[in-house]
Amino acid sequence: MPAPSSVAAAEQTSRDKILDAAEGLFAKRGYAAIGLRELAEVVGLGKSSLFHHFRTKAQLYAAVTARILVRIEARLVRSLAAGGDPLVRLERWLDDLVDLLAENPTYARVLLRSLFEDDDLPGDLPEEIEGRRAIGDMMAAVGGLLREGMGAGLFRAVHVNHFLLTLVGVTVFPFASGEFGAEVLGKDLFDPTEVRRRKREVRALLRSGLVARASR
Amino acid sequence: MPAPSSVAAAEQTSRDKILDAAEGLFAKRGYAAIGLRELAEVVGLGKSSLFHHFRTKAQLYAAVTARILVRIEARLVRSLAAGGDPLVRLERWLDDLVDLLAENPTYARVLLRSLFEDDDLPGDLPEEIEGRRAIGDMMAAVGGLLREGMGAGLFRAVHVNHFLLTLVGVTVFPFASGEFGAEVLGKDLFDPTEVRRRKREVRALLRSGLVARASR
DNA sequence: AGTGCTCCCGACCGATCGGTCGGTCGCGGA
DNA sequence: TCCGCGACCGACCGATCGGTCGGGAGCACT
Repeated sequence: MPAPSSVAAAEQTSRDKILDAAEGLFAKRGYAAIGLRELAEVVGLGKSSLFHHFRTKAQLYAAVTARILVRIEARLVRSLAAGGDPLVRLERWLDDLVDLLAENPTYARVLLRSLFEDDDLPGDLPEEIEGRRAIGDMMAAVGGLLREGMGAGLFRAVHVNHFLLTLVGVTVFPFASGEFGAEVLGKDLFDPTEVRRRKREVRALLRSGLVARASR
Repeated sequence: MPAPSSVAAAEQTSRDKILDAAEGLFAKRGYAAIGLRELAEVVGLGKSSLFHHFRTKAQLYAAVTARILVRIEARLVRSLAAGGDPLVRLERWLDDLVDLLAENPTYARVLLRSLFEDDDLPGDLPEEIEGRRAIGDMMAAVGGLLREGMGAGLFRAVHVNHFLLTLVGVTVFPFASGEFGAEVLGKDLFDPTEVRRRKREVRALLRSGLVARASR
Protein backbone atom coordinates (compact mmCIF):
# COMPACT_ATOMS: atom_id res chain seq x y z
CA MET A 1 0.00 0.00 0.00
CA PRO A 2 1.39 3.45 -0.92
CA ALA A 3 1.58 5.82 2.02
CA PRO A 4 -2.01 6.75 2.94
CA SER A 5 -2.58 9.91 0.95
CA SER A 6 -2.61 13.02 3.07
CA VAL A 7 -5.00 14.49 0.51
CA ALA A 8 -7.53 12.06 1.94
CA ALA A 9 -9.82 9.79 -0.09
CA ALA A 10 -9.36 10.41 -3.83
CA GLU A 11 -6.89 7.55 -3.75
CA GLN A 12 -8.71 4.29 -3.19
CA THR A 13 -7.44 0.77 -3.09
CA SER A 14 -8.75 -1.59 -5.73
CA ARG A 15 -10.45 -3.58 -3.04
CA ASP A 16 -12.47 -0.56 -1.96
CA LYS A 17 -13.29 0.37 -5.52
CA ILE A 18 -14.63 -3.12 -6.04
CA LEU A 19 -16.70 -2.94 -2.87
CA ASP A 20 -18.14 0.44 -3.81
CA ALA A 21 -19.05 -0.58 -7.32
CA ALA A 22 -20.50 -3.89 -6.15
CA GLU A 23 -22.55 -2.09 -3.52
CA GLY A 24 -24.16 0.10 -6.15
CA LEU A 25 -24.86 -2.73 -8.56
CA PHE A 26 -26.15 -5.20 -5.98
CA ALA A 27 -28.37 -2.51 -4.49
CA LYS A 28 -29.95 -1.69 -7.81
CA ARG A 29 -30.38 -5.10 -9.35
CA GLY A 30 -29.65 -7.75 -6.75
CA TYR A 31 -27.14 -10.50 -6.31
CA ALA A 32 -28.13 -12.93 -9.02
CA ALA A 33 -28.62 -10.28 -11.70
CA ILE A 34 -25.09 -8.91 -11.49
CA GLY A 35 -22.40 -10.67 -13.47
CA LEU A 36 -18.79 -10.42 -12.46
CA ARG A 37 -17.83 -9.32 -15.96
CA GLU A 38 -20.10 -6.32 -15.65
CA LEU A 39 -18.80 -5.50 -12.21
CA ALA A 40 -15.18 -5.78 -13.34
CA GLU A 41 -15.83 -3.42 -16.22
CA VAL A 42 -17.42 -0.84 -13.93
CA VAL A 43 -14.45 -1.04 -11.60
CA GLY A 44 -12.02 -0.88 -14.47
CA LEU A 45 -10.30 -4.18 -13.81
CA GLY A 46 -10.14 -7.53 -15.52
CA LYS A 47 -12.63 -10.04 -14.25
CA SER A 48 -9.98 -12.38 -12.93
CA SER A 49 -8.59 -9.61 -10.76
CA LEU A 50 -11.75 -9.67 -8.71
CA PHE A 51 -10.79 -13.12 -7.53
CA HIS A 52 -7.51 -11.77 -6.30
CA HIS A 53 -9.42 -9.72 -3.70
CA PHE A 54 -12.41 -11.99 -3.02
CA ARG A 55 -12.48 -15.75 -3.21
CA THR A 56 -15.98 -16.09 -4.63
CA LYS A 57 -18.89 -13.93 -5.71
CA ALA A 58 -20.80 -14.91 -2.57
CA GLN A 59 -17.83 -13.83 -0.48
CA LEU A 60 -17.78 -10.46 -2.19
CA TYR A 61 -21.50 -10.05 -1.60
CA ALA A 62 -21.09 -10.90 2.05
CA ALA A 63 -18.30 -8.34 2.34
CA VAL A 64 -20.49 -5.66 0.76
CA THR A 65 -23.44 -6.24 3.04
CA ALA A 66 -21.33 -6.72 6.16
CA ARG A 67 -19.55 -3.45 5.55
CA ILE A 68 -22.86 -1.61 5.40
CA LEU A 69 -24.39 -3.37 8.37
CA VAL A 70 -21.36 -2.67 10.53
CA ARG A 71 -21.27 0.98 9.45
CA ILE A 72 -24.93 1.38 10.32
CA GLU A 73 -24.43 -0.19 13.69
CA ALA A 74 -21.32 1.87 14.41
CA ARG A 75 -23.10 5.14 13.79
CA LEU A 76 -26.43 4.30 15.37
CA VAL A 77 -25.19 2.68 18.52
CA ARG A 78 -23.47 5.98 19.27
CA SER A 79 -26.71 7.90 18.92
CA LEU A 80 -28.42 5.42 21.19
CA ALA A 81 -25.71 5.75 23.81
CA ALA A 82 -25.95 9.53 24.06
CA GLY A 83 -28.02 10.93 26.88
CA GLY A 84 -31.64 11.93 27.31
CA ASP A 85 -34.87 10.26 28.30
CA PRO A 86 -36.07 7.27 26.25
CA LEU A 87 -38.23 9.38 23.94
CA VAL A 88 -35.38 11.75 23.17
CA ARG A 89 -33.01 8.88 22.52
CA LEU A 90 -35.49 7.01 20.37
CA GLU A 91 -36.22 10.07 18.28
CA ARG A 92 -32.54 10.80 17.88
CA TRP A 93 -31.97 7.21 16.80
CA LEU A 94 -34.73 7.46 14.18
CA ASP A 95 -33.46 10.82 12.96
CA ASP A 96 -29.96 9.46 12.56
CA LEU A 97 -31.20 6.34 10.86
CA VAL A 98 -33.18 8.37 8.35
CA ASP A 99 -30.20 10.65 7.76
CA LEU A 100 -27.97 7.67 7.23
CA LEU A 101 -30.33 6.09 4.73
CA ALA A 102 -30.85 9.39 2.94
CA GLU A 103 -27.15 10.13 2.65
CA ASN A 104 -26.37 6.65 1.35
CA PRO A 105 -29.02 5.71 -1.20
CA THR A 106 -27.69 2.20 -1.55
CA TYR A 107 -28.07 1.28 2.10
CA ALA A 108 -31.80 0.74 2.34
CA ARG A 109 -31.85 -1.48 -0.70
CA VAL A 110 -28.90 -3.54 0.37
CA LEU A 111 -30.41 -3.89 3.81
CA LEU A 112 -33.72 -5.17 2.54
CA ARG A 113 -32.11 -7.35 -0.07
CA SER A 114 -29.93 -8.89 2.58
CA LEU A 115 -33.11 -9.82 4.43
CA PHE A 116 -34.71 -11.27 1.33
CA GLU A 117 -31.79 -13.13 -0.05
CA ASP A 118 -30.38 -14.66 3.05
CA ASP A 119 -32.50 -17.76 2.69
CA ASP A 120 -30.80 -18.11 -0.59
CA LEU A 121 -27.07 -17.76 -0.53
CA PRO A 122 -24.59 -20.45 0.40
CA GLY A 123 -24.57 -20.45 4.14
CA ASP A 124 -22.70 -18.59 6.74
CA LEU A 125 -19.51 -16.85 5.81
CA PRO A 126 -17.88 -15.10 8.77
CA GLU A 127 -18.67 -11.58 7.53
CA GLU A 128 -22.28 -12.53 7.12
CA ILE A 129 -22.47 -13.59 10.74
CA GLU A 130 -20.73 -10.41 11.85
CA GLY A 131 -23.27 -8.34 9.93
CA ARG A 132 -26.17 -10.14 11.51
CA ARG A 133 -24.70 -9.70 14.95
CA ALA A 134 -24.31 -5.96 14.38
CA ILE A 135 -27.94 -5.49 13.41
CA GLY A 136 -29.20 -7.88 16.03
CA ASP A 137 -27.35 -6.07 18.76
CA MET A 138 -28.74 -2.76 17.63
CA MET A 139 -32.30 -4.01 17.49
CA ALA A 140 -31.93 -5.45 20.96
CA ALA A 141 -30.67 -2.09 22.23
CA VAL A 142 -33.67 -0.27 20.75
CA GLY A 143 -35.92 -2.88 22.26
CA GLY A 144 -34.37 -2.15 25.65
CA LEU A 145 -35.01 1.51 25.09
CA LEU A 146 -38.67 0.85 24.44
CA ARG A 147 -38.94 -1.23 27.58
CA GLU A 148 -37.22 1.48 29.55
CA GLY A 149 -39.67 4.07 28.28
CA MET A 150 -42.61 1.86 29.12
CA GLY A 151 -41.25 1.20 32.57
CA ALA A 152 -40.97 4.94 33.17
CA GLY A 153 -44.57 5.46 32.07
CA LEU A 154 -43.38 7.52 29.15
CA PHE A 155 -44.62 5.14 26.50
CA ARG A 156 -47.88 3.30 26.23
CA ALA A 157 -47.78 -0.48 26.54
CA VAL A 158 -46.58 -1.58 23.13
CA HIS A 159 -45.66 -5.07 22.02
CA VAL A 160 -41.94 -4.40 21.85
CA ASN A 161 -40.98 -6.77 19.07
CA HIS A 162 -43.85 -5.79 16.82
CA PHE A 163 -43.01 -2.18 17.42
CA LEU A 164 -39.44 -2.78 16.34
CA LEU A 165 -40.68 -4.15 13.05
CA THR A 166 -42.87 -1.09 12.71
CA LEU A 167 -39.95 1.24 13.25
CA VAL A 168 -37.87 -0.51 10.62
CA GLY A 169 -40.76 -0.52 8.20
CA VAL A 170 -41.39 3.16 8.68
CA THR A 171 -37.78 4.17 8.12
CA VAL A 172 -36.10 1.66 5.88
CA PHE A 173 -38.89 0.77 3.52
CA PRO A 174 -39.49 4.21 2.00
CA PHE A 175 -35.84 4.65 1.11
CA ALA A 176 -35.80 1.27 -0.55
CA SER A 177 -39.03 1.73 -2.46
CA GLY A 178 -37.44 3.33 -5.49
CA GLU A 179 -39.73 4.45 -8.26
CA PHE A 180 -42.82 3.49 -6.30
CA GLY A 181 -41.90 5.79 -3.47
CA ALA A 182 -41.05 8.60 -5.84
CA GLU A 183 -44.36 8.13 -7.60
CA VAL A 184 -46.41 8.13 -4.43
CA LEU A 185 -44.50 11.10 -3.15
CA GLY A 186 -44.42 13.02 -6.40
CA LYS A 187 -40.86 13.97 -5.55
CA ASP A 188 -37.49 12.41 -4.98
CA LEU A 189 -37.45 10.95 -1.50
CA PHE A 190 -33.75 11.67 -1.16
CA ASP A 191 -34.27 15.39 -1.61
CA PRO A 192 -33.29 17.16 1.63
CA THR A 193 -36.68 18.78 2.17
CA GLU A 194 -38.43 15.43 1.72
CA VAL A 195 -36.03 13.85 4.18
CA ARG A 196 -36.90 16.55 6.66
CA ARG A 197 -40.60 15.98 6.08
CA ARG A 198 -40.14 12.26 6.55
CA LYS A 199 -38.44 12.75 9.91
CA ARG A 200 -41.15 15.13 11.02
CA GLU A 201 -43.88 12.66 10.09
CA VAL A 202 -42.19 9.79 11.88
CA ARG A 203 -41.80 11.88 15.01
CA ALA A 204 -45.37 13.07 14.86
CA LEU A 205 -46.55 9.50 14.46
CA LEU A 206 -44.76 8.50 17.63
CA ARG A 207 -46.00 11.50 19.56
CA SER A 208 -49.64 11.42 18.66
CA GLY A 209 -50.47 8.82 16.03
CA LEU A 210 -52.90 9.82 13.35
CA VAL A 211 -56.04 10.67 15.24
CA ALA A 212 -56.50 14.30 16.25
CA ARG A 213 -56.37 15.01 19.98
CA ALA A 214 -59.70 16.78 20.12
CA SER A 215 -61.61 13.86 18.65
CA ARG A 216 -61.24 11.51 21.57
CA MET B 1 -60.54 -26.69 -21.96
CA PRO B 2 -62.28 -29.70 -20.39
CA ALA B 3 -65.59 -28.84 -18.76
CA PRO B 4 -64.82 -26.78 -15.64
CA SER B 5 -64.70 -29.31 -12.85
CA SER B 6 -67.75 -29.20 -10.62
CA VAL B 7 -65.53 -30.46 -7.81
CA ALA B 8 -64.02 -26.98 -7.83
CA ALA B 9 -60.29 -26.23 -7.78
CA ALA B 10 -58.31 -29.48 -7.42
CA GLU B 11 -58.17 -29.47 -11.19
CA GLN B 12 -55.95 -26.65 -12.34
CA THR B 13 -54.95 -25.65 -15.80
CA SER B 14 -51.25 -25.89 -16.60
CA ARG B 15 -51.16 -22.15 -16.97
CA ASP B 16 -52.34 -21.68 -13.40
CA LYS B 17 -49.96 -24.30 -12.11
CA ILE B 18 -47.11 -22.44 -13.78
CA LEU B 19 -48.23 -19.13 -12.32
CA ASP B 20 -48.55 -20.60 -8.84
CA ALA B 21 -45.15 -22.26 -8.89
CA ALA B 22 -43.49 -19.19 -10.39
CA GLU B 23 -45.08 -17.01 -7.73
CA GLY B 24 -43.56 -19.09 -4.99
CA LEU B 25 -40.13 -19.26 -6.55
CA PHE B 26 -39.93 -15.61 -7.56
CA ALA B 27 -41.10 -14.56 -4.11
CA LYS B 28 -38.44 -16.58 -2.37
CA ARG B 29 -35.43 -15.99 -4.58
CA GLY B 30 -36.22 -13.27 -7.08
CA TYR B 31 -36.49 -13.02 -10.82
CA ALA B 32 -32.88 -13.44 -11.88
CA ALA B 33 -32.15 -16.32 -9.54
CA ILE B 34 -34.89 -18.58 -10.91
CA GLY B 35 -34.10 -20.62 -13.98
CA LEU B 36 -36.85 -21.85 -16.24
CA ARG B 37 -35.55 -25.39 -16.00
CA GLU B 38 -36.08 -25.35 -12.26
CA LEU B 39 -39.52 -23.83 -12.60
CA ALA B 40 -40.54 -26.39 -15.21
CA GLU B 41 -39.44 -29.22 -12.98
CA VAL B 42 -41.46 -27.87 -10.04
CA VAL B 43 -44.52 -27.58 -12.24
CA GLY B 44 -43.94 -31.01 -13.71
CA LEU B 45 -43.64 -29.96 -17.32
CA GLY B 46 -40.88 -29.79 -19.88
CA LYS B 47 -39.13 -26.47 -20.06
CA SER B 48 -40.26 -25.78 -23.60
CA SER B 49 -43.86 -26.15 -22.54
CA LEU B 50 -43.55 -23.00 -20.49
CA PHE B 51 -43.12 -21.09 -23.72
CA HIS B 52 -46.41 -22.43 -24.95
CA HIS B 53 -48.15 -20.45 -22.21
CA PHE B 54 -45.84 -17.43 -21.89
CA ARG B 55 -43.78 -15.89 -24.63
CA THR B 56 -40.76 -15.00 -22.49
CA LYS B 57 -39.57 -15.25 -18.92
CA ALA B 58 -40.16 -11.53 -18.44
CA GLN B 59 -43.71 -11.98 -19.67
CA LEU B 60 -44.30 -14.75 -17.15
CA TYR B 61 -42.91 -12.61 -14.37
CA ALA B 62 -45.15 -9.75 -15.35
CA ALA B 63 -48.14 -12.09 -15.34
CA VAL B 64 -47.26 -13.33 -11.85
CA THR B 65 -46.95 -9.87 -10.36
CA ALA B 66 -49.92 -8.44 -12.20
CA ARG B 67 -52.12 -11.26 -10.95
CA ILE B 68 -51.18 -10.48 -7.39
CA LEU B 69 -51.48 -6.72 -7.72
CA VAL B 70 -54.90 -6.99 -9.30
CA ARG B 71 -56.08 -9.44 -6.64
CA ILE B 72 -54.90 -7.10 -3.91
CA GLU B 73 -56.65 -4.18 -5.48
CA ALA B 74 -59.83 -6.15 -6.06
CA ARG B 75 -60.13 -7.13 -2.43
CA LEU B 76 -58.99 -3.88 -0.86
CA VAL B 77 -60.94 -1.47 -2.97
CA ARG B 78 -64.05 -3.25 -1.72
CA SER B 79 -63.05 -2.69 1.90
CA LEU B 80 -62.41 0.96 1.16
CA ALA B 81 -65.78 1.37 -0.49
CA ALA B 82 -67.73 0.02 2.47
CA GLY B 83 -69.25 2.56 4.83
CA GLY B 84 -68.08 4.27 7.96
CA ASP B 85 -66.17 7.39 8.87
CA PRO B 86 -62.64 7.80 7.52
CA LEU B 87 -60.99 6.28 10.57
CA VAL B 88 -63.20 3.21 10.46
CA ARG B 89 -62.59 2.78 6.76
CA LEU B 90 -58.85 3.28 7.09
CA GLU B 91 -58.61 0.76 9.89
CA ARG B 92 -60.68 -1.74 7.97
CA TRP B 93 -58.44 -1.26 4.98
CA LEU B 94 -55.35 -1.88 7.08
CA ASP B 95 -56.91 -4.92 8.73
CA ASP B 96 -57.84 -6.41 5.40
CA LEU B 97 -54.43 -5.65 3.96
CA VAL B 98 -52.73 -7.39 6.85
CA ASP B 99 -55.08 -10.36 6.55
CA LEU B 100 -54.40 -10.58 2.86
CA LEU B 101 -50.64 -10.54 3.35
CA ALA B 102 -50.84 -13.03 6.18
CA GLU B 103 -53.01 -15.47 4.25
CA ASN B 104 -50.77 -15.30 1.20
CA PRO B 105 -47.17 -15.42 2.34
CA THR B 106 -45.84 -14.82 -1.15
CA TYR B 107 -47.64 -11.53 -1.68
CA ALA B 108 -45.53 -9.19 0.41
CA ARG B 109 -42.32 -10.44 -1.11
CA VAL B 110 -43.58 -10.26 -4.65
CA LEU B 111 -44.90 -6.79 -3.97
CA LEU B 112 -41.62 -5.47 -2.66
CA ARG B 113 -39.62 -7.26 -5.29
CA SER B 114 -41.79 -5.74 -7.97
CA LEU B 115 -40.87 -2.35 -6.56
CA PHE B 116 -37.18 -3.17 -6.47
CA GLU B 117 -36.85 -4.87 -9.77
CA ASP B 118 -38.93 -2.64 -11.96
CA ASP B 119 -35.96 -0.46 -12.81
CA ASP B 120 -34.50 -3.59 -14.11
CA LEU B 121 -36.72 -5.59 -16.37
CA PRO B 122 -37.32 -4.98 -20.05
CA GLY B 123 -39.86 -2.23 -20.14
CA ASP B 124 -43.56 -2.10 -20.05
CA LEU B 125 -45.51 -5.16 -20.90
CA PRO B 126 -49.26 -4.61 -20.78
CA GLU B 127 -49.79 -6.68 -17.62
CA GLU B 128 -47.09 -4.70 -15.89
CA ILE B 129 -48.88 -1.47 -16.64
CA GLU B 130 -52.18 -2.94 -15.49
CA GLY B 131 -50.60 -3.98 -12.20
CA ARG B 132 -49.17 -0.53 -11.63
CA ARG B 133 -52.49 1.05 -12.37
CA ALA B 134 -54.23 -1.19 -9.85
CA ILE B 135 -51.88 -0.26 -7.06
CA GLY B 136 -51.72 3.38 -8.05
CA ASP B 137 -55.50 3.64 -8.00
CA MET B 138 -55.67 2.09 -4.59
CA MET B 139 -53.01 4.33 -3.13
CA ALA B 140 -54.82 7.33 -4.53
CA ALA B 141 -58.04 6.17 -2.92
CA VAL B 142 -56.39 5.81 0.47
CA GLY B 143 -54.85 9.23 0.02
CA GLY B 144 -58.32 10.60 -0.58
CA LEU B 145 -59.47 8.92 2.58
CA LEU B 146 -56.73 10.61 4.57
CA ARG B 147 -57.64 13.97 3.12
CA GLU B 148 -61.27 13.39 3.93
CA GLY B 149 -60.42 12.55 7.51
CA MET B 150 -58.28 15.65 7.83
CA GLY B 151 -61.00 17.80 6.35
CA ALA B 152 -63.45 16.46 8.90
CA GLY B 153 -61.05 17.26 11.73
CA LEU B 154 -60.78 13.58 12.53
CA PHE B 155 -57.11 13.28 11.67
CA ARG B 156 -54.25 15.57 12.52
CA ALA B 157 -52.57 17.40 9.64
CA VAL B 158 -50.38 14.75 8.09
CA HIS B 159 -48.35 14.97 4.93
CA VAL B 160 -50.58 12.65 2.94
CA ASN B 161 -48.01 11.15 0.60
CA HIS B 162 -45.46 10.51 3.31
CA PHE B 163 -48.15 8.95 5.41
CA LEU B 164 -49.05 6.60 2.59
CA LEU B 165 -45.47 5.39 2.50
CA THR B 166 -45.63 4.93 6.24
CA LEU B 167 -48.74 2.81 5.99
CA VAL B 168 -47.21 0.58 3.37
CA GLY B 169 -44.01 0.27 5.37
CA VAL B 170 -45.89 -0.68 8.50
CA THR B 171 -47.96 -3.37 6.84
CA VAL B 172 -46.08 -4.79 3.91
CA PHE B 173 -42.53 -4.72 5.18
CA PRO B 174 -42.94 -7.05 8.17
CA PHE B 175 -44.52 -9.76 6.08
CA ALA B 176 -41.70 -9.52 3.57
CA SER B 177 -38.94 -9.49 6.13
CA GLY B 178 -38.55 -13.24 6.32
CA GLU B 179 -36.03 -14.60 8.76
CA PHE B 180 -35.19 -11.17 10.08
CA GLY B 181 -38.79 -10.55 11.10
CA ALA B 182 -39.06 -13.96 12.66
CA GLU B 183 -35.86 -13.39 14.59
CA VAL B 184 -36.90 -9.98 15.89
CA LEU B 185 -40.30 -11.32 16.77
CA GLY B 186 -39.13 -14.60 18.21
CA LYS B 187 -42.10 -16.21 16.50
CA ASP B 188 -43.48 -16.84 13.07
CA LEU B 189 -45.11 -13.64 11.88
CA PHE B 190 -47.70 -15.58 9.92
CA ASP B 191 -49.00 -17.28 13.03
CA PRO B 192 -52.60 -16.16 13.61
CA THR B 193 -51.98 -14.75 17.06
CA GLU B 194 -49.04 -12.71 15.77
CA VAL B 195 -51.17 -11.43 12.92
CA ARG B 196 -53.77 -10.32 15.45
CA ARG B 197 -51.09 -8.62 17.51
CA ARG B 198 -49.75 -6.88 14.45
CA LYS B 199 -53.17 -5.48 13.58
CA ARG B 200 -53.67 -4.32 17.13
CA GLU B 201 -50.32 -2.51 17.17
CA VAL B 202 -50.98 -0.80 13.86
CA ARG B 203 -54.36 0.39 15.05
CA ALA B 204 -52.93 1.60 18.34
CA LEU B 205 -50.22 3.47 16.50
CA LEU B 206 -52.81 5.32 14.48
CA ARG B 207 -54.97 6.08 17.48
CA SER B 208 -52.37 7.30 19.90
CA GLY B 209 -48.83 6.93 18.60
CA LEU B 210 -46.23 5.74 21.04
CA VAL B 211 -46.24 8.39 23.73
CA ALA B 212 -48.52 7.79 26.69
CA ARG B 213 -51.44 10.19 27.05
CA ALA B 214 -50.53 11.24 30.56
CA SER B 215 -47.07 12.44 29.62
CA ARG B 216 -48.10 15.43 27.55
C1' DA C 1 -60.18 -40.86 -42.90
C1' DG C 2 -58.40 -36.67 -42.82
C1' DT C 3 -57.61 -31.93 -40.93
C1' DG C 4 -56.60 -28.73 -37.64
C1' DC C 5 -55.79 -27.34 -33.02
C1' DT C 6 -53.99 -27.39 -28.22
C1' DC C 7 -50.61 -29.11 -25.36
C1' DC C 8 -46.46 -30.95 -24.72
C1' DC C 9 -41.71 -32.72 -25.47
C1' DG C 10 -36.34 -33.56 -26.40
C1' DA C 11 -32.66 -31.78 -28.82
C1' DC C 12 -30.32 -28.08 -29.80
C1' DC C 13 -28.58 -22.95 -30.19
C1' DG C 14 -25.49 -18.96 -29.02
C1' DA C 15 -24.55 -16.39 -25.03
C1' DT C 16 -23.21 -15.83 -20.52
C1' DC C 17 -22.36 -17.61 -16.03
C1' DG C 18 -18.70 -18.22 -11.94
C1' DG C 19 -14.30 -19.74 -11.57
C1' DT C 20 -9.32 -21.48 -12.88
C1' DC C 21 -4.79 -21.19 -14.83
C1' DG C 22 -0.45 -19.65 -16.38
C1' DG C 23 1.85 -15.82 -16.90
C1' DT C 24 3.37 -10.63 -17.06
C1' DC C 25 4.63 -6.42 -14.82
C1' DG C 26 6.53 -3.29 -11.35
C1' DC C 27 8.31 -2.54 -6.96
C1' DG C 28 10.86 -3.11 -2.44
C1' DG C 29 14.49 -5.51 -0.07
C1' DA C 30 18.84 -8.12 0.03
C1' DT D 1 21.43 -7.67 -9.73
C1' DC D 2 18.26 -10.74 -8.80
C1' DC D 3 14.38 -12.41 -6.20
C1' DG D 4 9.91 -12.61 -4.16
C1' DC D 5 5.51 -10.98 -4.20
C1' DG D 6 1.23 -8.53 -4.71
C1' DA D 7 -1.59 -6.86 -8.42
C1' DC D 8 -3.30 -7.73 -12.58
C1' DC D 9 -4.60 -9.90 -17.03
C1' DG D 10 -6.38 -12.94 -21.28
C1' DA D 11 -7.65 -17.32 -22.46
C1' DC D 12 -10.10 -20.89 -21.32
C1' DC D 13 -13.34 -24.39 -18.68
C1' DG D 14 -17.77 -26.83 -17.84
C1' DA D 15 -22.25 -25.55 -16.67
C1' DT D 16 -26.31 -23.18 -17.23
C1' DC D 17 -28.89 -19.47 -19.13
C1' DG D 18 -33.30 -18.04 -22.10
C1' DG D 19 -35.17 -19.31 -26.22
C1' DT D 20 -36.07 -22.03 -30.84
C1' DC D 21 -37.44 -25.84 -33.63
C1' DG D 22 -39.66 -29.85 -35.45
C1' DG D 23 -42.47 -33.11 -34.27
C1' DG D 24 -45.75 -36.29 -31.61
C1' DA D 25 -50.13 -37.41 -28.88
C1' DG D 26 -54.85 -36.57 -28.09
C1' DC D 27 -59.20 -34.58 -29.31
C1' DA D 28 -63.00 -32.28 -32.09
C1' DC D 29 -65.17 -31.55 -36.24
C1' DT D 30 -66.19 -32.61 -40.97
